[in-house]
Amino acid sequence: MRNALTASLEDYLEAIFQIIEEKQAVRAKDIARRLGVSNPSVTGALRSLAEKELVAYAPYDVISLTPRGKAAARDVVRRHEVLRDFFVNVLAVEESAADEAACRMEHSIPKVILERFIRFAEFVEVCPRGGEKWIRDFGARCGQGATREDCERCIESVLEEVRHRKRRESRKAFPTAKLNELKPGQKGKVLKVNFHEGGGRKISEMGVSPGAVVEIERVSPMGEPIDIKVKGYHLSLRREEAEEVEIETL
Amino acid sequence: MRNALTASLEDYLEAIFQIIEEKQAVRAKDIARRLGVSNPSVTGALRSLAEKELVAYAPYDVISLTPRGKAAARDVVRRHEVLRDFFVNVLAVEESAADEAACRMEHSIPKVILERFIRFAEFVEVCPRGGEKWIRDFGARCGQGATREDCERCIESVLEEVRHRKRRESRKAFPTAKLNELKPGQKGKVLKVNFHEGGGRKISEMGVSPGAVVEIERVSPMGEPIDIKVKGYHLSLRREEAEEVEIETL
DNA sequence: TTATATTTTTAGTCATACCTAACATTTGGG
DNA sequence: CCCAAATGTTAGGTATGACTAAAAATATAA
Repeated sequence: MRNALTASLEDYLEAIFQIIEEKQAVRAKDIARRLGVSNPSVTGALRSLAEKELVAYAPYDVISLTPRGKAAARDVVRRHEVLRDFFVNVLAVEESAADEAACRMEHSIPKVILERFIRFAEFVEVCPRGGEKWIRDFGARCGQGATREDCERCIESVLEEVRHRKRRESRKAFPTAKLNELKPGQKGKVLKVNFHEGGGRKISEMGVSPGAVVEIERVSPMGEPIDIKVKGYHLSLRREEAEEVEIETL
Repeated sequence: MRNALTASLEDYLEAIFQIIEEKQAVRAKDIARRLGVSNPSVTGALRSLAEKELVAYAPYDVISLTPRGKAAARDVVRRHEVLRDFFVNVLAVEESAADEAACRMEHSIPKVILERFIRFAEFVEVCPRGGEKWIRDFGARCGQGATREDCERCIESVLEEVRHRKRRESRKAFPTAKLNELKPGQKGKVLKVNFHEGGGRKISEMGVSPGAVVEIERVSPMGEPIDIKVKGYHLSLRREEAEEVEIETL
């Protein structure tokens, strides 16, 4: 496959992508500083990447990502974020340690495993037996083994949760909403995506499909676009699209 | 740190370790075949490893691991196994895919994350809200998102489990046993380690401490030694030692 | 025990990916 | 508009880790 990127080149790609997001122009120096390498190393890497048509580059010229390069970079970033989120949200690892680990592991994780990490994190959030509280439980005592009391406390909390859910269900099935009605930071599970005019099709392909867990990241002042995260991807939706997505809030 | 082993050298070390376990003598050819490299590459790697005093090696001589080399190899193997077990037991990944992924990721996983994987797998097994059934639930529908019915079924099963546990508890707290009374394949949680004559100390250091989950791998015909797995380590205990470990069976 | 086959090593290449030192280009202040 | 300072590139070196081809050592079979 032509896509035989080395770990090193992936790092360069990721750095370029992130610098573009932060400022406008990408300078070799910025890349060098971010990756902790010398300037000539950057030049060399840029040449390799240009050869593979992932960056547009000519000596002394501005640096930019080609469409293919941007896609490859996004893929690296996604791997990084999925790993980091899993470590933080599921394994209760401290933020900076999680980020560092993700940095090291992002190059070697196969697709199958990555998708499973995402699925599992969703499962934990969505399943009545999991949930945030459960993970916090894990976090609280991940230093030492569980004691008898922990177990009892745990059972109590499940019972309580189940009762709570039963009550909610008897009243009004699930609290549902349209995706565009959620506030930043809120999470929800996709129940249904109505698509009439070709638009719905696309967002399904990006991961917004029934069962998926979405998180609202940012809503622009005008209520559009709406930035969300789903399955490790960052998406930006028009209100028009968001209105067609039915959500069960978590 | 002097322990700056490259991924490649770790692979060689691991291969040597495994070949030693399988047959008596390690030959360069076996290593080459297992790793899919040429013979001269093996010679080169052996020289590197000998320089670092991890293998005892001289041209045309027999190959063996030094104590430090054996420890390093065991560490690599442990990382591999912890990853593979996590992928299979928690993420419900298919055996061979899990193994392949572990092979690739074993070199880049930091210690913190590794220990968390172990802890989390234990947590899932031990916690009343997790358990094998829960993981099977995840495995069964990891292809698609959870449906309403899944959730309801899930709640039922928690309730049932909780009732079951309550009943057990009211009768007789927990079913306990000595470690030496368990059969191969059985798992349990360590409740207590009694140590009088210096022996108990050592096994605690190896990971057999309250809260840890142990699994019996093999019991020799004479009832001794008892091979167990705990926290990703493989240990071999004398009956004398196993008798001092109190277990809650799972 | 000698001849052949197998295994292992040496020698020499190549590619990646880093480095330092020196040269080239661009940019901004006077 | 010209000259430093900053930035970027080339040239040349090192280490790793793989390879092929050929030589050396060991093992095996007649």
